[in-house]
Amino acid sequence: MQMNIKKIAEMAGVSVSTVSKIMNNYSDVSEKTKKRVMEIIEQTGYSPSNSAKTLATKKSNLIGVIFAGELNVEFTHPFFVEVLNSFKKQMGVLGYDLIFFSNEKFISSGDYYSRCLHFNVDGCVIISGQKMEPAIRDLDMSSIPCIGVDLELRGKKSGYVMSDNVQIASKVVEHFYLLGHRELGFIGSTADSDISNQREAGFVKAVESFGLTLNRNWFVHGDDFFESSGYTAMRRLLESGSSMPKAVFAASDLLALGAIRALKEQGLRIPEDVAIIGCDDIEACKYTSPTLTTIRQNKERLGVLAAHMLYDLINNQSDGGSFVVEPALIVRESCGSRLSG
Amino acid sequence: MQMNIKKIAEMAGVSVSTVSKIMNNYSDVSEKTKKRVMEIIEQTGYSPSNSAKTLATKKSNLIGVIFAGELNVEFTHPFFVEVLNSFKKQMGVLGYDLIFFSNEKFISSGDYYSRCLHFNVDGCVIISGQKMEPAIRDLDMSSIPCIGVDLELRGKKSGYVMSDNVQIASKVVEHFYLLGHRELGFIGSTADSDISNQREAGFVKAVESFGLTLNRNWFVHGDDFFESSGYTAMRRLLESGSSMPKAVFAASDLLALGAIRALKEQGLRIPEDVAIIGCDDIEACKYTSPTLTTIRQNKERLGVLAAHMLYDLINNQSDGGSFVVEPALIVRESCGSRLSG
DNA sequence: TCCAAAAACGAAATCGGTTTCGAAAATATT
DNA sequence: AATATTTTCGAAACCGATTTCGTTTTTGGA
Repeated sequence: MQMNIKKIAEMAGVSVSTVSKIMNNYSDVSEKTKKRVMEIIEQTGYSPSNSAKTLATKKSNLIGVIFAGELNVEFTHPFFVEVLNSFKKQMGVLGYDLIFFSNEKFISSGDYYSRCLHFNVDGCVIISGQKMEPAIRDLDMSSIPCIGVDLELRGKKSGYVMSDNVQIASKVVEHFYLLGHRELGFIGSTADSDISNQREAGFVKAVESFGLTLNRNWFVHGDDFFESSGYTAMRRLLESGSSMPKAVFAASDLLALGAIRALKEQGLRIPEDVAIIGCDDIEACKYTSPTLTTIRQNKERLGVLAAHMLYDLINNQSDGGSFVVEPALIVRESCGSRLSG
Repeated sequence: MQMNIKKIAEMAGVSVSTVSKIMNNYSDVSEKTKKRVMEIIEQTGYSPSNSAKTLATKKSNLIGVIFAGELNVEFTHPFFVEVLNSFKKQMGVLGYDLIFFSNEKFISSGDYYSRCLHFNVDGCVIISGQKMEPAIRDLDMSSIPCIGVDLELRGKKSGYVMSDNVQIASKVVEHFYLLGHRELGFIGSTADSDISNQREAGFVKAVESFGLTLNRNWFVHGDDFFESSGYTAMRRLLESGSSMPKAVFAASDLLALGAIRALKEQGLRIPEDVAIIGCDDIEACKYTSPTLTTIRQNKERLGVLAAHMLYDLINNQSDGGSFVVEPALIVRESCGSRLSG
């Protein structure tokens, strides 16, 4: 039977105040009555209504999860999904559950701030990788604690986590350089993506710092971070009539996979004709042919950091800030080796 | 500024009842005052508190999402993630948001029913692929509308969606047969998994119906549906000293991928030495080497069906039941062809 | 112009909790 | 035993909405 605090109080012969105090371990209730009431609570499996509790306390123990941007980066992108998985687990340990806002237009799409108020979330995490949009900025500037994943939030109750994209790019270029490659290309996502832009900028910087010459013809872009974008981008490069780079850095593993498909289709061999490095280190890297050399983002750590930062923000033990985590080169087959390449 | 119904009422010079009626389009309020109030609502961006609303109406517009079972089938399994993605999208269209219960032990783990009451969800979806456990049964037997994904819920307010696992197996066997294979093996998940068991049973039945002989040595099992399980299962078969099957059906694509890794490691060629068919048709099938022949489950349709069934259950327009969707053979490279094989 | 009927509005109870503050009970002090 | 102090408990206001039902206002008809 559906229980509520009043029924528990009646069954125990105490007032609702007393039951409430027991549930929230106040000190002004005797051990004797506490035990009696607890037994009844156990028997009945009573769990206080979160709505009522939220209404009274203004704390919901709920964290809002927002997939921002037009890109269909919902549960489909392996990188974000893994970060989210780690985040969820950690947030659970900290005592919070997650609520996912649906993005459907008819719900005054994009008005994230009012949706946070509507659900009274204690904080939220925004998953993006795209440029800032107005709806996000409103949230960022509000007093609701927010953590961006791959999104630079700078509000007074905000913070963010991401990998060091400049370092990602420089590790790539260094690896290519050591393997003897001098003609380097880049495949990025849309110009709306901060992440892609940062990797591109880092790539350019690294190429120059190694004294190599840049060939802008070897820079191509897709519409998102997915496989088909990598494919079409590479096709465009192939059909451009320009010469081909000997090594290509793709801003995501899926982009790399798509590029490889286009290359193979053209009869080119990986890594003999073109070497490829991806980014993220998603699971699939291990199963592809060739297996994909990539830069690993520490997804588990990103999720845990996001959770702890958010927790601290919610409990006023922090003023936000950011964590940038170290990437790591994972060498597999798609670049060959000095000897073979 | 944080708004509430009382402030809106004051600003508009009406009572809170009137504001509420407007928000819920009652007919007993004049056009004139409706317009005046609506303007203020728009200006202030007021959105009624879901907690208060839930408390008053007993409807939260929230759907609980439960990943059941010990297996770590959270956001990590590509198949479930894709079904979930489609489900979320459809549920959003129907006006619901999703809440994910954290599974952490300390929150009286597994007591899904009381957590549903706690959050006052209107319904929930249970994602599993494992055998029924007591905590799930409690929920199934309750009056809370539930839909199982790959989990046969039979309560009076429950239903489920899944693919036709017998048909999946028979399509596999038929394909193998037509390619000339007579010695067939199977890689499944743990014995706890209903799904795996159904595919195995269907496989056995199909093998027999084609008049082939069963070799139980060629049946191996992992602990879950993931890649590493497929790898260790296949290693066990390899090291068993028994002869090898010419063709293997794996109960998931990831299991198939793991098996292929073990096979390759042993110097065996796919499909020349061993043909493989997976199940699910996850994205990665397209990128592997060889690309993976598999049985496609219509994940988008499964998600949409689950959403609609749940919606009907919530609105008393249905008494549950089940939908079993048709699988489809997707031919890629991992089986070769009649001519080459 | 007057009255009946219909339309528009609002007071108040309610949902299930929390929290303050005063009263009652238990214990300690003299 | 009387009083002071400390513990324990509960009444009641409150959180922000919904909904019933009675009252007021408007409209329409004669």
